[in-house]
Amino acid sequence: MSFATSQMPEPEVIRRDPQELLDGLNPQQSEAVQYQGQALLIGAGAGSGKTRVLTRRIAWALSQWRAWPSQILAITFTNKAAREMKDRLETLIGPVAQRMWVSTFHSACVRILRRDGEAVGLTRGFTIYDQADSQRLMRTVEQQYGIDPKRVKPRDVLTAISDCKNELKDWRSQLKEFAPDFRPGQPGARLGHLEAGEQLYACLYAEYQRRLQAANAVDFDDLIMRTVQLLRLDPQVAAYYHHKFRYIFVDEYQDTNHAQYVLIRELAGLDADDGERPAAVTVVGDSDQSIYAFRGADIHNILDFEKDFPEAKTIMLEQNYRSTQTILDAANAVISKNQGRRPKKLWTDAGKGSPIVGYAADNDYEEAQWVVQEIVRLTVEDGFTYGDVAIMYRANAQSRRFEEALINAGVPYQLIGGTRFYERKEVKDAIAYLQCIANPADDTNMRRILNVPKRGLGERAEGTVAAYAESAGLTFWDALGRLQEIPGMTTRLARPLQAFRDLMEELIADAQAKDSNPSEIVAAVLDKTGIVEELRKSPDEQDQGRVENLAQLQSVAAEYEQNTPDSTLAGFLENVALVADSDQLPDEGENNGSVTLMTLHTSKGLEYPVVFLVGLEEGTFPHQRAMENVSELAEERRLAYVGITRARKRLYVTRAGERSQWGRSESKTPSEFLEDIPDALIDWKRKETAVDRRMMLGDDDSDEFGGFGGFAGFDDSDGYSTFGSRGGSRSSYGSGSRGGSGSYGSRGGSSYGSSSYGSRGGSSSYGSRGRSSYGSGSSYGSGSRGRSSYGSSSYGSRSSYGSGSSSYGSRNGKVSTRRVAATHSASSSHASSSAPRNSLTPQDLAAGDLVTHDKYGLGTVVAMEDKGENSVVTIDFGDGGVKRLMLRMAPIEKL
DNA sequence: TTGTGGGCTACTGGT
DNA sequence: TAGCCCACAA
Repeated sequence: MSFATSQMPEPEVIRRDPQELLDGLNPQQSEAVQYQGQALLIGAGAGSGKTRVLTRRIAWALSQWRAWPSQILAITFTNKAAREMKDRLETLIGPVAQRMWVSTFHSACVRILRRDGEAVGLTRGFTIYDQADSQRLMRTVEQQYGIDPKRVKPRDVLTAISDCKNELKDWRSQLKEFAPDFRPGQPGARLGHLEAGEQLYACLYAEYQRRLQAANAVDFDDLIMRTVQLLRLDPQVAAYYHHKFRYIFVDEYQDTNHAQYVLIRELAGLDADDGERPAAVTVVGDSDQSIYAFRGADIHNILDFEKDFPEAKTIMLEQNYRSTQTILDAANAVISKNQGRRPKKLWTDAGKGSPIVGYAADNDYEEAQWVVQEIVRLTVEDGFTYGDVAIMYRANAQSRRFEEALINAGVPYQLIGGTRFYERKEVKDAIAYLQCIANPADDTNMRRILNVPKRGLGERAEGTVAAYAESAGLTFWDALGRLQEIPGMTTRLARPLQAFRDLMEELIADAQAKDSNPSEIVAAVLDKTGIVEELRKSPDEQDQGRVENLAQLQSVAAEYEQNTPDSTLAGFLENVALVADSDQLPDEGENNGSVTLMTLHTSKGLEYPVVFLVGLEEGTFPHQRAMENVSELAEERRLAYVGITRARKRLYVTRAGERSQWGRSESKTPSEFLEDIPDALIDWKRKETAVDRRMMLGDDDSDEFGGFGGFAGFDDSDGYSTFGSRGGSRSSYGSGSRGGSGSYGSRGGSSYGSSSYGSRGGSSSYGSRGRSSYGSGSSYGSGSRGRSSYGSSSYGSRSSYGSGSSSYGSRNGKVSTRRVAATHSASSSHASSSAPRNSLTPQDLAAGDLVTHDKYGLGTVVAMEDKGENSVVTIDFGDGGVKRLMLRMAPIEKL
């Protein structure tokens, strides 16, 4: 396209005093801001102030090198990061910051493809398929060729295709290599006889791509690959972007894949010979934080940066401004076990700080229970707020126990990730309508909504139309416009089909009239299609929550409309398609007073004063499927490193001796990462689990322990034995009583035996107070019962539970509604777990009363704060100090 | 065509 | 345990 129009001179000259931009930076940071050259790699360790350096560097380019804002392209990993960077830049340089491209890879590519995509066959309104859409399409493709989707899983095929795309291998080259005789788009062909493998995948890739093209749709990986293709194919377009972007910045460079790497090169014009000097490229990253290999990230991009980019310079930032030295020592200890990394050691001048706190629970319920109690204690006694705390786990499925425990304790929380708002069926249905309105060629979505709500159009109707469309080379939508030509069409089918077509035509016409008001289009869809009505009429209680979700979708659209000057339906859909989990997080400094729950992956780039790293067991973290493979295990280790370095002041590490999975309970041994942390750094509140002891004693029951280690002041006994043999081979238990998976010890640790399990201490220390003792989990009610009772409405991906009662929206429309009233029924099943340790009420105690505490001994009540369940009593224990204790939890008695 | 119930399989991670 | 798919009945 022409590039004369958008390269207008920019009136604002950005003036900034150099000193102002270097203020408060350490020498390495300062050098990184100022370095002027073709290519710069900033090796930014965790918490080393990288965003600060990056934004200052951009401001530096603008003010000192006279760059124009429109010449800047800054790529971040998430929309949230982009938004934050834009905000910070706006503070630094003012509103001209808006002219810069600051976005994710995917958003930038959408923008390029929307503008210039016609050269690769994409018209403006193209649809972006998410994973679910892609799977649906792949299923259709497989069925067409007589392949059983159970035998050849669409997900596996898509993974293979995704790998290809990340490597920039298009379907033609795959076909040529593995199935030269196959031609996509031959309805009669049969592939059912082929084994899953390269040949079959190549065929499916070709057909999948043909269908995407016909539907004017792309999947996530296409966004990158097709942009690269575009730049390679069309010299004019390429020249436009070479000319436009003079400064390219890439954050989280360690997580780029090959396609993204090439994209940067293409945009920078590194391999072009159009007479334009290549753009200056700055990348920021930390190879120790590379955690996305599973989706194609290639750590070599960052390791080989100096080879790849001529005259590249590397500046390392190793001073950490986030965490205490103890936390950094733990992080360094864990990551140093990885082979072949460039040695790097984070340091801080912030001092040692508190020890890391460890806790080994008997099972996942108790783990959650203990964590939540400790969180409450932190807020009551140590002055933290709920918003200071994050619980991080390896897999989303682990969140449930913590949700339950938090609800029982009445602690507000927000859950990031999990089932996303936009993946919920009803929301997806409504969006499918919108997609079809924007792009009627989108067969997958058109077929999805054909019978939503129910209009008597089943498989038969869909199949008849689809077969005709296929044979006539039409889209599904076009075929619906020629019902009378379709063979086998009966009036019985034709009538509802025609009604559907009429409905859609009405919606499309309507939408065209108000394209800049997506919220009105959403309203029309909800109203005219009858999806809301169907849900309203439903006797199923859950459906009422779904109605709320749809209402929420409408407010998301309204919000988008307000925040976007040139809002369009396509723009809204794009927003919806490209949101990331972490995009739901509140912005920096916006402490919203709830505990945050998320996966370790999502936590990247964030920090919290208090971090609980939970589920540190072999098979949980590191994940079972990563344990057999050296490189995957190395990635798990980096993930642990990421997790540890999120913590600013306090770090907790916990594990469970037993964990329920698939409704079964499995015993677990401590994670090797736990053992990598030097013992001296961890203050174990409880080190051994009942399972450990059962193993040790030879499986006879020993339920004398069970209690969790206490609340304010644990019996921090020295009597706990050390786990396994430190420093040497890890100990592992035999395959346990269940013998099932046989997974323990599979990596050659010595099997559990008396020798590797040193037991010197007494057994008496656990539960010595004997107040609360549990069996190993059996007394807890089933999780599902609890869940359904409070989950009557909806969970969003950012589900949130306030101490109040009702719902909660958010920037991206992740919603949830949870009700406190219902909560208590959930708690009843394991009420014992949060049962008070005494029967004292705020009225029982007054200043001056004498009490005894299990640990601190005799004390005098100083003050009583009546907050109902959460009442706090302040007691002076003389030499033991003055403590604020949670009344219901404190092991105290009135004298 | 829609609804129901039993059986199967899955829990990495996310743009 | 829980969601999904399929077979079967109305």
